[in-house]
Amino acid sequence: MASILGVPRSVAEIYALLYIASSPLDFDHIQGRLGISKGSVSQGLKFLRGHEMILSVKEKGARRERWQPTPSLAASLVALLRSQVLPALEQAQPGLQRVLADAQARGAQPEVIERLSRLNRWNSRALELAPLLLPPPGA
Amino acid sequence: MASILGVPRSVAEIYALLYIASSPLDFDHIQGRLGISKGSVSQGLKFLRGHEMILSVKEKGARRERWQPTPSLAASLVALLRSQVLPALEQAQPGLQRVLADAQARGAQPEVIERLSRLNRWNSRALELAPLLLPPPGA
DNA sequence: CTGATGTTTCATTAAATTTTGAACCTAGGC
DNA sequence: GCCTAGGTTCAAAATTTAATGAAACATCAG
Repeated sequence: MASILGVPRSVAEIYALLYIASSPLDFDHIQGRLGISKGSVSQGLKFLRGHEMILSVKEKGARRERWQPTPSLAASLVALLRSQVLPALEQAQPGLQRVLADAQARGAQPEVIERLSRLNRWNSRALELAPLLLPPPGA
Repeated sequence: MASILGVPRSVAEIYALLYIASSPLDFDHIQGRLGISKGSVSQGLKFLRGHEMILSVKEKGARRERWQPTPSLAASLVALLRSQVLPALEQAQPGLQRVLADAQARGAQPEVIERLSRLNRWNSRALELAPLLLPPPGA
């Protein structure tokens, strides 16, 4: 499952552990349960925090932070995918346009030009739709 | 782009090359254009063939095979995703059920049980829907 | 059958990714 | 101000994944 979403095993394990847990878990508990290093736990929590997949619950008078999953798994996954797909689409845009222009310039077969145009339109549409479907933090 | 779909760079490059090309390309042409080894080209073509993303055009009296992309890019991508996601869902099923059963058995908090049930339902529904949305070869 | 072309296989090598752990911050109690 | 629990950073080590290329295989022309 982890690999499909493109996150390291350890990150997925941390999330799964928090998701399954009966209550928020602290740093040491996570490390102990998964048997991984402090560095990995820290980085994993950082990643999950960054993607708003977990929340910390600070208890009054306690030093430690305790972590639990954000309410909506669906929202978390969408945010995660968004963060991977969008940059790729943006990066692809100029290259696609160049290739299409080249093909037109050198008078390629109509079928090829049609193929490239369609791909271009897809990419553009996806970029337009993205913000609507997957609102960035604050919408 | 390649990494999102979980295919090696070389495979993606081969597909892109064929997609952009004005006509079907043969083995040597692909190797020469991308500057990769024979082994990589062979493996890449095997993968793309296996996922029905490319077709070979055999010319009469010619020994070499020449390759071109299958007509629908959309269908290709869907097939590719299907082949990655479905097995994962199937594999997840038993584990999910076990975790849920455990939680119920030990009388976990209702909130936790609700969370796990929902995940379970999602997984089941996804498995049911998959064959309808993404028909396997021959439908 | 034989030789040559075209392709596949797979053990080895190389590259990319992940994990580790020790050094380093930081905030709060004393 | 100083000490310590709690956490972060990041270079190096370990692991995983992909690419290479030599040897094996297949197919066809002669």
